[in-house]
Amino acid sequence: MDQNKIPQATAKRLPLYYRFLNNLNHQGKKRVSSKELSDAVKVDSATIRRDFSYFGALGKKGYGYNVEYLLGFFRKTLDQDETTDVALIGVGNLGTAFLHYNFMKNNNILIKMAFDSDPDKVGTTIGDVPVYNIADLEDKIAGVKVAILTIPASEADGITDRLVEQGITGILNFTPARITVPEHIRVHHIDLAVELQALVYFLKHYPLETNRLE
Amino acid sequence: MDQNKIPQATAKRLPLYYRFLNNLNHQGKKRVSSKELSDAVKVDSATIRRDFSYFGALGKKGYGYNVEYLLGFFRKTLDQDETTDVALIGVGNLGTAFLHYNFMKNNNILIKMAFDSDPDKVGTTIGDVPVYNIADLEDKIAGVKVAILTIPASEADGITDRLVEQGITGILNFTPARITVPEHIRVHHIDLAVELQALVYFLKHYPLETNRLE
DNA sequence: AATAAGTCGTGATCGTTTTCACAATTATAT
DNA sequence: ATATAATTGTGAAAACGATCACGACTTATT
Repeated sequence: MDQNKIPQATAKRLPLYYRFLNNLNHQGKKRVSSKELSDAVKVDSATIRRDFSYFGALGKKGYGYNVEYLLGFFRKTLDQDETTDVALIGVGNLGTAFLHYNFMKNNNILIKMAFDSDPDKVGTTIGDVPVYNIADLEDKIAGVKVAILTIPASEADGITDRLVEQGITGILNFTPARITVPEHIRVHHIDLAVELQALVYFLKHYPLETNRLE
Repeated sequence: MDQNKIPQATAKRLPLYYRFLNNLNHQGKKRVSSKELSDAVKVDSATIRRDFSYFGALGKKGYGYNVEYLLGFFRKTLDQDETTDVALIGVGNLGTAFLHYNFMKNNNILIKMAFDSDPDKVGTTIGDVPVYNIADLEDKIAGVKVAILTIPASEADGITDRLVEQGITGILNFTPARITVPEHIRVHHIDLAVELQALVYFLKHYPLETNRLE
Protein backbone atom coordinates (compact mmCIF):
# COMPACT_ATOMS: atom_id res chain seq x y z
CA MET A 1 0.00 0.00 0.00
CA ASP A 2 0.99 3.59 -0.39
CA GLN A 3 0.11 5.49 2.77
CA ASN A 4 2.02 3.53 5.34
CA LYS A 5 3.22 6.73 6.91
CA ILE A 6 -0.15 7.76 8.21
CA PRO A 7 -0.03 7.93 12.00
CA GLN A 8 -2.14 5.39 13.82
CA ALA A 9 -3.86 8.11 15.79
CA THR A 10 -4.98 9.65 12.53
CA ALA A 11 -6.10 6.32 11.09
CA LYS A 12 -8.33 5.77 14.10
CA ARG A 13 -10.13 9.02 13.48
CA LEU A 14 -10.79 8.43 9.80
CA PRO A 15 -13.96 6.37 10.28
CA LEU A 16 -15.32 9.12 12.48
CA TYR A 17 -14.64 11.79 9.92
CA TYR A 18 -16.13 9.63 7.25
CA ARG A 19 -19.38 9.19 9.11
CA PHE A 20 -19.82 12.86 9.81
CA LEU A 21 -19.05 13.82 6.25
CA ASN A 22 -21.75 11.40 5.23
CA ASN A 23 -24.19 13.12 7.54
CA LEU A 24 -23.30 16.51 6.13
CA ASN A 25 -23.69 15.25 2.62
CA HIS A 26 -27.15 13.89 3.36
CA GLN A 27 -28.05 17.25 4.84
CA GLY A 28 -27.10 18.76 1.51
CA LYS A 29 -24.13 20.75 2.82
CA LYS A 30 -21.66 21.65 0.11
CA ARG A 31 -18.74 22.96 2.11
CA VAL A 32 -17.37 22.56 5.60
CA SER A 33 -14.50 24.08 7.54
CA SER A 34 -12.18 22.31 9.92
CA LYS A 35 -13.72 24.44 12.65
CA GLU A 36 -17.25 23.21 11.98
CA LEU A 37 -16.06 19.64 11.77
CA SER A 38 -14.23 20.14 15.03
CA ASP A 39 -17.40 21.20 16.81
CA ALA A 40 -19.19 18.14 15.49
CA VAL A 41 -16.64 15.43 16.21
CA LYS A 42 -14.94 17.08 19.21
CA VAL A 43 -11.46 16.94 17.79
CA ASP A 44 -9.27 20.02 17.69
CA SER A 45 -9.47 21.78 14.33
CA ALA A 46 -5.70 21.87 13.89
CA THR A 47 -5.63 18.13 14.43
CA ILE A 48 -8.26 17.68 11.76
CA ARG A 49 -6.32 19.79 9.26
CA ARG A 50 -3.16 17.87 10.09
CA ASP A 51 -4.97 14.56 9.66
CA PHE A 52 -6.30 15.56 6.27
CA SER A 53 -2.95 16.93 5.18
CA TYR A 54 -1.40 13.45 5.29
CA PHE A 55 -3.48 12.70 2.22
CA GLY A 56 -2.46 15.86 0.39
CA ALA A 57 -4.05 19.26 0.03
CA LEU A 58 -7.73 18.40 0.13
CA GLY A 59 -9.11 21.81 1.04
CA LYS A 60 -8.95 25.35 -0.23
CA LYS A 61 -7.64 28.22 1.84
CA GLY A 62 -10.28 30.70 2.83
CA TYR A 63 -12.97 28.26 1.75
CA GLY A 64 -12.71 25.00 3.61
CA TYR A 65 -13.41 21.56 2.22
CA ASN A 66 -15.85 20.47 -0.44
CA VAL A 67 -18.00 17.84 1.25
CA GLU A 68 -18.66 15.74 -1.82
CA TYR A 69 -15.06 15.72 -2.93
CA LEU A 70 -13.76 14.86 0.52
CA LEU A 71 -16.30 12.11 0.93
CA GLY A 72 -15.36 10.59 -2.39
CA PHE A 73 -11.73 10.74 -1.47
CA PHE A 74 -12.26 9.01 1.84
CA ARG A 75 -14.47 6.40 0.28
CA LYS A 76 -11.57 5.34 -1.86
CA THR A 77 -9.00 5.68 0.89
CA LEU A 78 -10.97 3.65 3.40
CA ASP A 79 -11.68 1.01 0.77
CA GLN A 80 -15.36 1.60 1.14
CA ASP A 81 -15.97 0.21 -2.31
CA GLU A 82 -14.92 -3.24 -1.25
CA THR A 83 -16.96 -5.19 1.30
CA THR A 84 -15.19 -6.79 4.25
CA ASP A 85 -16.70 -9.96 5.66
CA VAL A 86 -16.68 -10.54 9.39
CA ALA A 87 -17.62 -13.48 11.62
CA LEU A 88 -19.13 -12.99 15.04
CA ILE A 89 -18.38 -15.55 17.73
CA GLY A 90 -20.82 -15.67 20.63
CA VAL A 91 -24.46 -14.67 20.24
CA GLY A 92 -25.21 -13.41 23.74
CA ASN A 93 -26.63 -9.98 24.43
CA LEU A 94 -23.52 -8.20 23.26
CA GLY A 95 -23.20 -10.35 20.17
CA THR A 96 -26.86 -9.84 19.34
CA ALA A 97 -26.37 -6.09 19.58
CA PHE A 98 -23.78 -6.37 16.84
CA LEU A 99 -26.02 -8.50 14.67
CA HIS A 100 -28.67 -5.80 14.74
CA TYR A 101 -26.20 -3.05 13.97
CA ASN A 102 -26.15 -2.25 10.28
CA PHE A 103 -22.46 -1.88 9.52
CA MET A 104 -23.13 -2.01 5.81
CA LYS A 105 -24.84 1.34 5.82
CA ASN A 106 -21.80 3.54 6.30
CA ASN A 107 -18.97 1.11 6.55
CA ASN A 108 -19.24 -1.59 3.95
CA ILE A 109 -18.53 -4.17 6.60
CA LEU A 110 -20.73 -7.25 6.61
CA ILE A 111 -21.20 -9.68 9.45
CA LYS A 112 -21.59 -12.72 7.30
CA MET A 113 -22.06 -15.42 9.91
CA ALA A 114 -22.29 -15.96 13.63
CA PHE A 115 -21.44 -18.90 15.87
CA ASP A 116 -22.80 -20.11 19.16
CA SER A 117 -23.13 -23.34 21.09
CA ASP A 118 -26.71 -22.82 22.29
CA PRO A 119 -28.99 -25.24 20.37
CA ASP A 120 -31.83 -22.71 20.61
CA LYS A 121 -29.79 -20.23 18.62
CA VAL A 122 -28.00 -22.51 16.17
CA GLY A 123 -29.89 -22.64 12.89
CA THR A 124 -31.69 -19.36 13.41
CA THR A 125 -31.11 -16.09 11.64
CA ILE A 126 -30.62 -12.87 13.61
CA GLY A 127 -30.64 -9.60 11.74
CA ASP A 128 -30.22 -11.51 8.46
CA VAL A 129 -27.13 -13.27 9.81
CA PRO A 130 -27.17 -17.08 10.03
CA VAL A 131 -26.10 -18.60 13.33
CA TYR A 132 -24.01 -21.75 13.02
CA ASN A 133 -22.88 -24.25 15.60
CA ILE A 134 -19.50 -23.33 17.02
CA ALA A 135 -18.52 -26.96 16.47
CA ASP A 136 -18.74 -26.30 12.73
CA LEU A 137 -16.46 -23.28 12.82
CA GLU A 138 -13.83 -24.91 10.65
CA ASP A 139 -16.37 -25.87 7.98
CA LYS A 140 -18.02 -22.52 7.64
CA ILE A 141 -15.52 -19.77 8.21
CA ALA A 142 -13.41 -20.15 5.08
CA GLY A 143 -12.45 -16.82 3.54
CA VAL A 144 -13.36 -14.65 6.51
CA LYS A 145 -10.41 -12.68 7.84
CA VAL A 146 -11.91 -10.72 10.73
CA ALA A 147 -13.67 -11.99 13.84
CA ILE A 148 -15.56 -10.32 16.67
CA LEU A 149 -15.24 -12.16 19.97
CA THR A 150 -18.24 -11.80 22.24
CA ILE A 151 -17.91 -14.98 24.27
CA PRO A 152 -17.17 -15.68 27.93
CA ALA A 153 -13.56 -15.04 28.94
CA SER A 154 -13.03 -18.70 29.76
CA GLU A 155 -13.48 -19.69 26.13
CA ALA A 156 -11.38 -16.94 24.62
CA ASP A 157 -8.09 -18.78 24.35
CA GLY A 158 -9.52 -21.95 22.86
CA ILE A 159 -11.60 -20.17 20.26
CA THR A 160 -8.75 -17.83 19.40
CA ASP A 161 -6.48 -20.75 18.61
CA ARG A 162 -9.08 -22.20 16.30
CA LEU A 163 -9.61 -18.88 14.56
CA VAL A 164 -5.91 -18.35 14.03
CA GLU A 165 -5.67 -21.87 12.69
CA GLN A 166 -8.30 -20.99 10.11
CA GLY A 167 -6.41 -17.96 8.87
CA ILE A 168 -8.10 -15.10 10.72
CA THR A 169 -5.87 -12.01 10.72
CA GLY A 170 -7.80 -9.54 12.86
CA ILE A 171 -9.76 -9.97 16.08
CA LEU A 172 -11.95 -7.48 17.90
CA ASN A 173 -11.89 -8.89 21.43
CA PHE A 174 -14.65 -7.94 23.85
CA THR A 175 -13.53 -10.58 26.30
CA PRO A 176 -11.74 -9.49 29.47
CA ALA A 177 -9.08 -12.10 28.64
CA ARG A 178 -5.86 -10.85 27.05
CA ILE A 179 -5.52 -13.43 24.33
CA THR A 180 -2.21 -14.67 23.02
CA VAL A 181 -1.73 -14.73 19.27
CA PRO A 182 1.12 -15.03 16.77
CA GLU A 183 2.96 -11.87 15.77
CA HIS A 184 1.12 -11.31 12.53
CA ILE A 185 -2.40 -11.27 13.98
CA ARG A 186 -3.86 -7.95 15.01
CA VAL A 187 -5.99 -7.82 18.13
CA HIS A 188 -7.94 -4.83 19.41
CA HIS A 189 -9.26 -5.12 22.93
CA ILE A 190 -12.42 -3.44 24.09
CA ASP A 191 -12.87 -4.17 27.74
CA LEU A 192 -16.16 -2.84 29.04
CA ALA A 193 -15.30 -3.22 32.72
CA VAL A 194 -11.97 -1.47 32.25
CA GLU A 195 -13.61 1.39 30.39
CA LEU A 196 -16.16 1.90 33.09
CA GLN A 197 -13.63 1.64 35.88
CA ALA A 198 -11.25 4.01 34.14
CA LEU A 199 -14.04 6.57 33.78
CA VAL A 200 -14.81 6.31 37.48
CA TYR A 201 -11.13 6.64 38.34
CA PHE A 202 -10.76 9.79 36.25
CA LEU A 203 -13.80 11.34 37.83
CA LYS A 204 -12.43 10.79 41.31
CA HIS A 205 -8.82 11.70 40.73
CA TYR A 206 -8.62 14.24 38.00
CA PRO A 207 -9.60 17.85 38.34
CA LEU A 208 -12.41 19.04 36.14
CA GLU A 209 -11.47 20.74 32.88
CA THR A 210 -9.13 17.85 32.01
CA ASN A 211 -11.79 16.35 29.84
CA ARG A 212 -12.36 15.63 26.21
CA LEU A 213 -10.46 12.44 25.68
CA GLU A 214 -11.04 9.65 23.26
CA MET B 1 -6.51 14.21 45.71
CA ASP B 2 -2.84 13.49 45.80
CA GLN B 3 -1.84 11.71 42.63
CA ASN B 4 -2.85 14.22 40.02
CA LYS B 5 0.37 13.69 38.16
CA ILE B 6 -0.38 10.16 37.07
CA PRO B 7 -0.43 9.98 33.25
CA GLN B 8 -3.75 9.17 31.70
CA ALA B 9 -2.22 6.27 29.82
CA THR B 10 -1.19 4.76 33.13
CA ALA B 11 -4.56 5.39 34.74
CA LYS B 12 -6.24 3.51 31.92
CA ARG B 13 -4.14 0.46 32.61
CA LEU B 14 -4.76 0.35 36.35
CA PRO B 15 -8.06 -1.51 36.18
CA LEU B 16 -6.39 -4.12 34.03
CA TYR B 17 -3.56 -4.62 36.46
CA TYR B 18 -6.02 -4.77 39.29
CA ARG B 19 -8.01 -7.55 37.70
CA PHE B 20 -4.98 -9.68 36.95
CA LEU B 21 -3.60 -9.23 40.43
CA ASN B 22 -6.92 -10.44 41.71
CA ASN B 23 -6.65 -13.53 39.56
CA LEU B 24 -3.17 -14.22 40.82
CA ASN B 25 -4.28 -13.78 44.38
CA HIS B 26 -7.11 -16.25 43.93
CA GLN B 27 -4.63 -18.69 42.48
CA GLY B 28 -2.68 -18.35 45.69
CA LYS B 29 0.37 -16.71 44.11
CA LYS B 30 2.44 -14.75 46.62
CA ARG B 31 4.85 -12.89 44.38
CA VAL B 32 4.94 -11.72 40.80
CA SER B 33 7.51 -9.99 38.61
CA SER B 34 6.90 -7.27 36.08
CA LYS B 35 7.94 -9.78 33.46
CA GLU B 36 5.25 -12.29 34.41
CA LEU B 37 2.64 -9.58 34.58
CA SER B 38 3.77 -8.39 31.19
CA ASP B 39 3.14 -11.79 29.63
CA ALA B 40 -0.33 -11.89 31.12
CA VAL B 41 -1.59 -8.43 30.26
CA LYS B 42 0.49 -7.86 27.11
CA VAL B 43 2.05 -4.63 28.27
CA ASP B 44 5.83 -4.10 28.15
CA SER B 45 7.44 -4.90 31.49
CA ALA B 46 9.29 -1.57 31.64
CA THR B 47 5.97 0.18 31.14
CA ILE B 48 4.49 -1.79 34.02
CA ARG B 49 7.36 -0.88 36.32
CA ARG B 50 7.08 2.72 35.26
CA ASP B 51 3.34 2.69 35.88
CA PHE B 52 3.77 1.27 39.36
CA SER B 53 6.56 3.68 40.16
CA TYR B 54 4.20 6.64 39.99
CA PHE B 55 2.75 5.33 43.23
CA GLY B 56 6.10 4.91 44.93
CA ALA B 57 8.39 1.94 45.37
CA LEU B 58 5.94 -0.93 45.55
CA GLY B 59 8.28 -3.75 44.70
CA LYS B 60 11.54 -5.16 45.92
CA LYS B 61 14.62 -5.44 43.75
CA GLY B 62 15.56 -8.98 42.96
CA TYR B 63 12.22 -10.19 44.24
CA GLY B 64 9.34 -8.60 42.37
CA TYR B 65 6.04 -7.54 43.86
CA ASN B 66 4.11 -9.04 46.74
CA VAL B 67 0.72 -9.84 45.26
CA GLU B 68 -1.30 -9.28 48.39
CA TYR B 69 0.39 -6.01 49.22
CA LEU B 70 0.06 -4.69 45.69
CA LEU B 71 -3.56 -5.69 45.56
CA GLY B 72 -4.29 -3.96 48.85
CA PHE B 73 -2.54 -0.87 47.62
CA PHE B 74 -4.51 -0.75 44.40
CA ARG B 75 -7.72 -1.41 46.21
CA LYS B 76 -7.19 1.78 48.13
CA THR B 77 -5.88 3.72 45.17
CA LEU B 78 -8.72 2.74 42.90
CA ASP B 79 -11.18 3.41 45.69
CA GLN B 80 -12.41 -0.14 45.54
CA ASP B 81 -13.70 0.09 49.08
CA GLU B 82 -16.30 2.60 48.11
CA THR B 83 -19.12 1.55 45.79
CA THR B 84 -19.87 3.75 42.79
CA ASP B 85 -23.46 3.83 41.62
CA VAL B 86 -24.20 3.97 37.93
CA ALA B 87 -27.36 4.42 35.88
CA LEU B 88 -27.85 2.72 32.55
CA ILE B 89 -29.93 4.47 29.92
CA GLY B 90 -31.37 2.28 27.19
CA VAL B 91 -32.15 -1.39 27.76
CA GLY B 92 -31.59 -2.78 24.28
CA ASN B 93 -29.27 -5.67 23.56
CA LEU B 94 -26.16 -3.73 24.46
CA GLY B 95 -27.73 -2.31 27.61
CA THR B 96 -28.94 -5.75 28.64
CA ALA B 97 -25.42 -7.09 28.23
CA PHE B 98 -24.28 -4.55 30.81
CA LEU B 99 -27.07 -5.46 33.19
CA HIS B 100 -25.93 -9.07 33.21
CA TYR B 101 -22.31 -8.15 33.72
CA ASN B 102 -21.34 -8.32 37.37
CA PHE B 103 -19.26 -5.19 37.86
CA MET B 104 -19.44 -5.57 41.61
CA LYS B 105 -17.29 -8.66 41.58
CA ASN B 106 -13.99 -7.00 40.83
CA ASN B 107 -14.81 -3.38 40.49
CA ASN B 108 -17.17 -2.26 43.20
CA ILE B 109 -19.26 -0.53 40.60
CA LEU B 110 -23.01 -1.04 40.84
CA ILE B 111 -25.54 -0.44 38.12
CA LYS B 112 -28.28 0.72 40.41
CA MET B 113 -31.03 1.47 37.95
CA ALA B 114 -31.85 1.37 34.28
CA PHE B 115 -34.18 3.43 32.10
CA ASP B 116 -36.10 2.65 28.95
CA SER B 117 -39.22 3.83 27.17
CA ASP B 118 -40.52 0.38 26.20
CA PRO B 119 -43.60 -0.44 28.35
CA ASP B 120 -42.70 -4.12 28.18
CA LYS B 121 -39.44 -3.42 29.93
CA VAL B 122 -40.45 -0.69 32.36
CA GLY B 123 -41.24 -2.17 35.75
CA THR B 124 -39.23 -5.32 35.22
CA THR B 125 -35.94 -6.27 36.81
CA ILE B 126 -33.01 -7.42 34.72
CA GLY B 127 -30.03 -8.93 36.46
CA ASP B 128 -31.30 -7.50 39.75
CA VAL B 129 -31.49 -4.01 38.29
CA PRO B 130 -34.87 -2.25 38.22
CA VAL B 131 -35.93 -0.73 34.91
CA TYR B 132 -37.72 2.60 35.22
CA ASN B 133 -39.58 4.67 32.68
CA ILE B 134 -37.28 7.16 31.01
CA ALA B 135 -39.99 9.75 31.64
CA ASP B 136 -39.26 9.40 35.35
CA LEU B 137 -35.55 9.98 34.99
CA GLU B 138 -35.63 13.16 37.05
CA ASP B 139 -37.49 11.49 39.91
CA LYS B 140 -35.29 8.46 40.24
CA ILE B 141 -31.73 9.36 39.40
CA ALA B 142 -30.87 11.53 42.40
CA GLY B 143 -27.40 10.85 43.74
CA VAL B 144 -26.10 8.92 40.77
CA LYS B 145 -23.08 10.55 39.17
CA VAL B 146 -22.22 8.20 36.31
CA ALA B 147 -24.37 7.11 33.37
CA ILE B 148 -23.93 4.56 30.60
CA LEU B 149 -25.61 5.58 27.37
CA THR B 150 -26.84 2.66 25.27
CA ILE B 151 -29.62 4.36 23.35
CA PRO B 152 -30.13 5.21 19.67
CA ALA B 153 -27.95 8.07 18.44
CA SER B 154 -30.97 10.21 17.72
CA GLU B 155 -31.85 10.41 21.40
CA ALA B 156 -28.34 11.04 22.67
CA ASP B 157 -28.42 14.82 22.79
CA GLY B 158 -31.78 15.10 24.48
CA ILE B 159 -31.02 12.52 27.16
CA THR B 160 -27.57 13.97 27.74
CA ASP B 161 -29.04 17.38 28.48
CA ARG B 162 -31.39 15.85 31.01
CA LEU B 163 -28.58 13.89 32.65
CA VAL B 164 -26.37 16.93 32.92
CA GLU B 165 -29.28 18.85 34.38
CA GLN B 166 -29.55 16.21 37.10
CA GLY B 167 -25.93 16.52 38.09
CA ILE B 168 -24.31 13.61 36.25
CA THR B 169 -20.54 14.13 35.97
CA GLY B 170 -19.41 11.19 33.86
CA ILE B 171 -20.89 9.53 30.80
CA LEU B 172 -19.83 6.37 29.03
CA ASN B 173 -21.25 6.94 25.57
CA PHE B 174 -21.87 3.98 23.28
CA THR B 175 -23.84 6.10 20.88
CA PRO B 176 -22.24 7.05 17.57
CA ALA B 177 -23.25 10.64 18.34
CA ARG B 178 -20.54 12.96 19.68
CA ILE B 179 -22.49 14.56 22.46
CA THR B 180 -21.98 18.12 23.60
CA VAL B 181 -21.57 18.71 27.32
CA PRO B 182 -20.34 21.48 29.63
CA GLU B 183 -16.64 21.66 30.39
CA HIS B 184 -16.80 19.90 33.72
CA ILE B 185 -18.48 16.72 32.48
CA ARG B 186 -16.30 13.83 31.42
CA VAL B 187 -17.37 11.76 28.44
CA HIS B 188 -15.72 8.59 27.19
CA HIS B 189 -16.80 7.45 23.76
CA ILE B 190 -16.86 3.82 22.73
CA ASP B 191 -17.94 3.64 19.15
CA LEU B 192 -18.37 0.07 18.02
CA ALA B 193 -18.55 0.85 14.32
CA VAL B 194 -15.43 3.00 14.49
CA GLU B 195 -13.52 0.29 16.33
CA LEU B 196 -14.45 -2.31 13.77
CA GLN B 197 -13.70 -0.05 10.84
CA ALA B 198 -10.38 1.01 12.32
CA LEU B 199 -9.39 -2.62 12.76
CA VAL B 200 -10.22 -3.34 9.13
CA TYR B 201 -8.30 -0.28 8.00
CA PHE B 202 -5.20 -1.32 9.92
CA LEU B 203 -5.34 -4.80 8.49
CA LYS B 204 -5.41 -3.46 4.97
CA HIS B 205 -2.90 -0.66 5.24
CA TYR B 206 -0.36 -1.60 7.84
CA PRO B 207 2.31 -4.20 7.41
CA LEU B 208 2.17 -7.16 9.74
CA GLU B 209 4.38 -7.05 12.82
CA THR B 210 3.06 -3.58 13.64
CA ASN B 211 0.59 -5.13 16.00
CA ARG B 212 -0.05 -5.29 19.71
CA LEU B 213 -1.89 -2.09 20.31
CA GLU B 214 -4.50 -1.18 22.85
C1' DA C 1 30.74 -16.51 52.86
C1' DA C 2 31.07 -15.65 48.44
C1' DT C 3 29.12 -15.75 43.98
C1' DA C 4 25.56 -15.82 40.61
C1' DA C 5 21.01 -14.85 39.09
C1' DG C 6 17.00 -12.13 39.24
C1' DT C 7 14.48 -7.89 39.45
C1' DC C 8 13.26 -3.21 40.56
C1' DG C 9 13.35 1.87 39.91
C1' DT C 10 14.67 5.43 36.97
C1' DG C 11 17.71 8.73 34.08
C1' DA C 12 17.96 9.30 29.46
C1' DT C 13 16.37 8.71 24.92
C1' DC C 14 13.33 8.15 21.33
C1' DG C 15 9.16 8.17 18.80
C1' DT C 16 4.41 9.82 18.39
C1' DT C 17 0.75 13.04 18.80
C1' DT C 18 -1.06 17.47 19.71
C1' DT C 19 -1.08 22.22 19.50
C1' DC C 20 0.51 26.91 18.33
C1' DA C 21 0.85 30.41 15.21
C1' DC C 22 1.26 32.45 10.87
C1' DA C 23 2.08 33.08 5.68
C1' DA C 24 -0.60 32.20 1.75
C1' DT C 25 -4.71 32.09 -0.47
C1' DT C 26 -9.66 32.61 -1.34
C1' DA C 27 -14.19 34.55 -0.65
C1' DT C 28 -17.11 38.31 0.52
C1' DA C 29 -18.52 42.99 1.22
C1' DT C 30 -18.41 47.73 0.13
C1' DA D 1 -11.46 47.48 -7.25
C1' DT D 2 -10.20 47.40 -2.85
C1' DA D 3 -10.41 46.06 1.73
C1' DT D 4 -11.80 42.81 5.11
C1' DA D 5 -12.74 38.28 6.83
C1' DA D 6 -12.18 33.45 6.58
C1' DT D 7 -9.60 29.39 6.31
C1' DT D 8 -6.04 26.16 4.86
C1' DG D 9 -1.47 23.79 5.23
C1' DT D 10 2.57 23.37 7.78
C1' DG D 11 7.12 24.54 10.31
C1' DA D 12 8.23 24.55 14.89
C1' DA D 13 7.44 23.70 19.65
C1' DA D 14 5.40 21.33 23.33
C1' DA D 15 3.31 17.44 25.52
C1' DC D 16 2.95 12.83 26.05
C1' DG D 17 4.14 8.00 26.09
C1' DA D 18 7.10 3.89 25.48
C1' DT D 19 11.39 1.78 25.81
C1' DC D 20 16.37 1.12 26.65
C1' DA D 21 19.82 0.15 29.71
C1' DC D 22 21.99 -0.04 33.94
C1' DG D 23 23.12 0.70 39.03
C1' DA D 24 21.43 -0.98 43.23
C1' DC D 25 19.62 -4.29 45.84
C1' DT D 26 17.60 -9.11 47.05
C1' DT D 27 17.43 -13.90 46.81
C1' DA D 28 19.26 -18.30 45.74
C1' DT D 29 23.15 -21.35 45.17
C1' DT D 30 27.47 -23.41 46.03
